[in-house]
Amino acid sequence: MKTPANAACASSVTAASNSGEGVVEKKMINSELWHACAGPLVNLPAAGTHVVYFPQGHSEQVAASMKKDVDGQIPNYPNLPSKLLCLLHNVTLHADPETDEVYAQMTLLPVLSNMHCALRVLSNQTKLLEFDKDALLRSDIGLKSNKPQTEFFCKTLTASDTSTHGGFSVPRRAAEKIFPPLDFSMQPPAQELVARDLHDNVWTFRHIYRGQPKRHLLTTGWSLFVSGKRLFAGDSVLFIRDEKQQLLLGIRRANRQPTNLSSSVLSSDSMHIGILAAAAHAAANNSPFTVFYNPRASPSEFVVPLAKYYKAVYSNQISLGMRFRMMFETEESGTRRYMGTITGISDLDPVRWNNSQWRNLQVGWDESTAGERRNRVSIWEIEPVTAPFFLCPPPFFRSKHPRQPGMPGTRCAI
Amino acid sequence: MKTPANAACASSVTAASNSGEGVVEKKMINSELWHACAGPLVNLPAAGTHVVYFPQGHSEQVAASMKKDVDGQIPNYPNLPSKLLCLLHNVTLHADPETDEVYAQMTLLPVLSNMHCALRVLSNQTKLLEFDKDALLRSDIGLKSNKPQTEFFCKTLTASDTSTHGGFSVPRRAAEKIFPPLDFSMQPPAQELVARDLHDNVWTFRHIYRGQPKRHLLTTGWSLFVSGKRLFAGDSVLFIRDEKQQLLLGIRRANRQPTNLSSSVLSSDSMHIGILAAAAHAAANNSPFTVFYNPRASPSEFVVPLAKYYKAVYSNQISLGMRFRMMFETEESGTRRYMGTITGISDLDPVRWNNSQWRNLQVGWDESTAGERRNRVSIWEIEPVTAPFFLCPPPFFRSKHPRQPGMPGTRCAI
DNA sequence: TTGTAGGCGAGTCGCCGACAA
DNA sequence: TTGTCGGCGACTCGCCTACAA
Repeated sequence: MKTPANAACASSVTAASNSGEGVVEKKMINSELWHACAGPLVNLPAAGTHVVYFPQGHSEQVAASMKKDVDGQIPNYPNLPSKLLCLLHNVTLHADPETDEVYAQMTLLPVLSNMHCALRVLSNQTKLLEFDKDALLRSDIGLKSNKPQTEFFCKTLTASDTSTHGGFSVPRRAAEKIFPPLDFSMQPPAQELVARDLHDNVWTFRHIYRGQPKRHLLTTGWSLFVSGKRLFAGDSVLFIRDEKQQLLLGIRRANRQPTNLSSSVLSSDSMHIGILAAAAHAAANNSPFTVFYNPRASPSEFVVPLAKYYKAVYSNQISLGMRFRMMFETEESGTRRYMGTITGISDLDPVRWNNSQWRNLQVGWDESTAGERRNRVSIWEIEPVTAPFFLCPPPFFRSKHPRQPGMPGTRCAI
Repeated sequence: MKTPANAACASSVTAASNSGEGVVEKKMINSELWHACAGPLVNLPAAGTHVVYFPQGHSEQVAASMKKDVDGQIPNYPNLPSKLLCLLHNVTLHADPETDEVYAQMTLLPVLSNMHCALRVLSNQTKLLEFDKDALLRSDIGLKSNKPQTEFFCKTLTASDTSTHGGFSVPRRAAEKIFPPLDFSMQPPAQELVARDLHDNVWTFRHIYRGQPKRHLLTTGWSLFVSGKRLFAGDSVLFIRDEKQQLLLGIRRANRQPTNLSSSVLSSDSMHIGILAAAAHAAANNSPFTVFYNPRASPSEFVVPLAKYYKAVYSNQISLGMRFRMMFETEESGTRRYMGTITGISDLDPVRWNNSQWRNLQVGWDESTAGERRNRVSIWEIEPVTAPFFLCPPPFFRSKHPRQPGMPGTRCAI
């Protein structure tokens, strides 16, 4: 196998019994690192739980990663409802070996043949079938529950960081929080850092504390990392330290146009039809089907935990003019809430996906300056601000975990 | 847009009215260059003609480009026959902007609702529906007909060609045939070459004739090309000169494992189902559908000109033990024929694709040394050697164009 | 606290024949 | 005829500090 010359990059997982060429080695992706790369808002449902699958949202993700709108030629699948109640049989984390893009593979098993009706019944609270309604309401929605908020930092690369002229300037706090402490009796203090990426490749850097004024720098090894990962100014790099005190690092690319070309393999239409047909076939036969969820390709969370969906539909009384808050990701991988108002309730695609609830809320945002926020959201994405009773934030959505310091979220404006 | 530093690469097609970001600029791919990159055996059917589409072969191509076998979970589409007679509405040439992989986009319009029956009738010669049987038989199969065999050369890159230590050693014949003549009064004779690739990017090279003994070399600019295209020893580069005396260049990568990762967008199953469902939907509605044909990803020519198909089925009396010849591509982009024997006739997949004719001939080859030739072919791929009448080659398949010099094909062994 | 730039050394790139296959 | 190598410039890479934002 040919690889570009890259001396500092070596796989630490050596296939003990590499029996044949066709065998794709199964690597276990580090979950913490995967989530760090995916961002603070991404929360995968757990295997073994029930989820609601939205083919419409799935189709949206494919359209986004191909940068091509559905052109309306996609046929209807009369037997495919707009949502499918499924048992999430399996979740596997992946990362593209070329781009390091993170994605998850989920195996879904439809549990009822006519889910559209079932879910309507469910949302009307008349009957919950085999599910325990109270249990669903009691259950933790699990915001951040599987992210023990390990030591973590993320920096957007500057022009200097990515130029061939020098190394990487480490933010002071980051170096002190994440890196092993330097021996300050040395002149200058320096050490060798060893970090692994999502593919378990090892990258080594010289970490040195020098300059006037003093600062932390990564020098030797850094440029190999930049060229190896094809990083540019605006992309981000992140370091975390896992429970074994091992250093892990990942990247997040700036929003560039979908790299996924126009796909020379399959036509856009075939892809969209494939999604629908695969789901329809699985639903008709009660057989499992597989989807890929690509959290950074589009904000299309098309596999929603049943508890989250049900709580939102059960609890939130939606009305025109209603105020709500919603989480967004900040530049430096934090979260903050923005306030908005519901300006309309309508199907996104009334013809093909009637009454689907997928992004059926039209919204306006208080701070228009930030500009590019979505003008359509789904009910389970928002936290209603119930007027006139002032709940901030609603106890329902209060996370069990301490709020990020410095986050302006605790101040609520009406 | 970010691009790796690559000074010698610049697009010459400037969008005259680049109205907006989402607009994908339509570039006209040079047909000669595309065919040179695709190889001597690739011959696309012409737009406006009738073709036979094999969903089974299409599925095979997808499996090959994903390096994953169909796992048998793909449902049957009872309404989708194993072959579909279509009008080829449109053919567009493309090249992957990242890898330069060539592929063709075809829009197919099914012309009969129950093609399986129709084609069976057709092959039984009882009725030809609206087609003129004699016209089909008379028509030129068109081997190489759209390739006016322009000045062309192709070289597999050596370790020296791709190392950073030096430039590119140009085969003497190639330089004399393709490049503009040097001014040999100079000491040493040298010139600047300008060549365009499939994307109309301009590459410039210093072409110099020096050394002892004298030889043609490309020096300055060459290493940028190698790194820009990510070429390695074993890959090939080819130059052609078009009718306007302009120099064009392309690449052909060595057979490496399918770069198309495991596709983080769509599951393998969804892709296969998508192919079938798209074709089935198009056939049921008499609406067009789109396929991508990727000639170098797999030898799966799943869109066959009707005339070619019909001639093969009508003319070739297939029997066990029958001798035949078949064209293969040689290392240096030439062609040669290999002899073989039919050892079996059976469906490749009797369950899902019964009686499909797709690669239903099991074959053995005379020269087993070359090893990795396919053990299953379709009837329209072979030239029968009718015994005891010795035809060499059968006049039926004799190309109108002069055979390549130095090709050993005219000598026939029984 | 940290982004950028000038200064410079060491190392690679890349142009040149020689030589042999 | 052409693939590889030793020789050797020249130039980029990359480590350092200075200086400002």
